Amino acid sequence: MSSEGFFEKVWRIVEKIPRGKVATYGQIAYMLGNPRAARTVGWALHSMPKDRDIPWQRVINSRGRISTDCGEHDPGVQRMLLESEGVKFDEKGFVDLRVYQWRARMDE
DNA sequence: GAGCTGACAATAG
DNA sequence: GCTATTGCCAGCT
Repeated sequence: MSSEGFFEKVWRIVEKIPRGKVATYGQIAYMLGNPRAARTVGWALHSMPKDRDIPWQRVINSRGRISTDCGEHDPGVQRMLLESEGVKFDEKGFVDLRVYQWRARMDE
């Protein structure tokens, strides 16, 4: 609960994302109860420990597109990982959120 | 305690 | 669709 930082909450949700599905930062932020904390969600993934197996590649920005402002990360790698999981990308690098956006509840 | 940073979102041009 | 600007939140220095 309160003992956990914001990061662990994000990681826990990201870990719940099933294979072949994707979620947006805003969606995860909304699950955390802070629909405006999309920035913090992205930051949480950046500070993610390596001893944890977090499918960060399944977390993309709005419209189902990869922006990766960081630059240190590779959008090409993220796309490859998602395609490897069965997620199709558009020529412009967009994903069909209508089909691939992960819809889940906290109850799962 | 104040300021800065960051893998975003939304709006405007 | 792209670029620029603003707002938001949590952690770090």
